[in-house]
Amino acid sequence: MFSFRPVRAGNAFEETVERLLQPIRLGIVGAGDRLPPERELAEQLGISRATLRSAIQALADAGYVESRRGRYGGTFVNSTLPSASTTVAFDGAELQDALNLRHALETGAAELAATRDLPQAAREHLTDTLGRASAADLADYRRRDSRLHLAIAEVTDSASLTAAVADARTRINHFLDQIPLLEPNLEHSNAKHEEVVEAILSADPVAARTTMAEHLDGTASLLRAFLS
Amino acid sequence: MFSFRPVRAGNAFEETVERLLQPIRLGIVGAGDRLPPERELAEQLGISRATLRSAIQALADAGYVESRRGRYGGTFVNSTLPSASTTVAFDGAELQDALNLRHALETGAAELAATRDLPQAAREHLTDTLGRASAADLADYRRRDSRLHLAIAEVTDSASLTAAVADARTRINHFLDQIPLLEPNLEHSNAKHEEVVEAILSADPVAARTTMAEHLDGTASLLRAFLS
DNA sequence: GTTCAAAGGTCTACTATTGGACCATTGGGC
DNA sequence: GCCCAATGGTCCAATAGTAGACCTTTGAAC
Repeated sequence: MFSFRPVRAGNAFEETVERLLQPIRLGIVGAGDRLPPERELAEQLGISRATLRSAIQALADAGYVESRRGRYGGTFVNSTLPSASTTVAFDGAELQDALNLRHALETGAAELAATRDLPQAAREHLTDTLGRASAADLADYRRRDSRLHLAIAEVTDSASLTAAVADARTRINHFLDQIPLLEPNLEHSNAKHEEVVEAILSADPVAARTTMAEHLDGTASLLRAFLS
Repeated sequence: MFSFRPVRAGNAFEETVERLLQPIRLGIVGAGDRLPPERELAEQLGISRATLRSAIQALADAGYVESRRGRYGGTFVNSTLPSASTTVAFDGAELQDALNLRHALETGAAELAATRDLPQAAREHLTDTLGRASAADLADYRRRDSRLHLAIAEVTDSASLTAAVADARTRINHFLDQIPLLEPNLEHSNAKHEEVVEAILSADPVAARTTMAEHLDGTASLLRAFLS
């Protein structure tokens, strides 16, 4: 009749760890960046400071962050991040599901971004992030790529669409982490990225959508090829 | 830098109430339908039976459901549902955000549904649900309309896309509940519904997407007109 | 070099949630 | 008419999470 999804994906601690990890994995916060003060962050996340602290402690143990006391102290992202993820059992249906959701959200975001009359700051944000992605070497590529895809969602100025894109991307990244990154793919991606951003900046929703769709289909094929 | 969304939307009790209400509001369960047994439902929802029972009790107090003991007992949806929602403070940005997300998800779902080679059961599910929506009177319309939109997502056979569409729809329904339902709108919706389903059944992704987009834009205009 | 505001670190009492055992009711099947 | 399996109803001990007060460290400003 109706599948009742779980109310909670895990306990508060686990969910908090995931939430904190997201901007690190998506390349939104980089080496040396400081997280908001614990009291503030706990409030944003809607959890108690105690729970937040356990989560931060776990991230510190895993080598993602380091905390320093005192005024001008805080919790800082480490420069050398632990390499991700032990290989997980592969689930074809789960991959296809993640790809489907991602396709809907990201083509939708690209189209919407191209229909808006973007403020100068948004245009610069896009070209900046595009530039950084093109200039990335293999080690940095995945994070900067994520960052660019997220930037496209951000300029739609639609909070929940952006959040959904971030979540979908996080899910896809689990799969991407398990396949090799090759130079030719990277160049091809860069070309597509440029095309998409150009379409958005020149307010061409159809081109933005179709180019993004092509780009995503490319990645989807790669993933299916490597993981099937 | 990054907006950390809340880890929890409320306490387990509140979230459970919302979760249980969703299929009732979306017209997925109707008068007389029985919810799964508490032990099973608690497991599906990932919460303890005690918490589930508080939520069920709250729904019973509000008149949504009734529980009966004994074998062949259970918790049943009442035939006369309480009328929804005290008017809430209106937030234009929140409405636009909900509309944006919905647009991306539902046009994406329609397109994807039309690219799949649908099994007979799915085709029947669509035509059935379409028929019920067309036949609905004003009192039933919103629920059957929701049901149809959800059915389109369901035939994509993509669990998380379907879940996201259900959530987005639930959000939109909060707004729809605050505007009048008029006969002409209803007829126009029915026409669009038929067109969308036809496009999906004849495997025409472009038509499915664009027709769905037109339909959603119509509803969006109505909402903005009434609520601005 | 003293001060002090802002940050992380610790503790405690309270509440929510869990998990599991056990009780009570019901109606269909024998 | 009795049995009994399936269902909701109750209770309790253990754990997770919250709210808030208080302690400690730090470095910039004076």
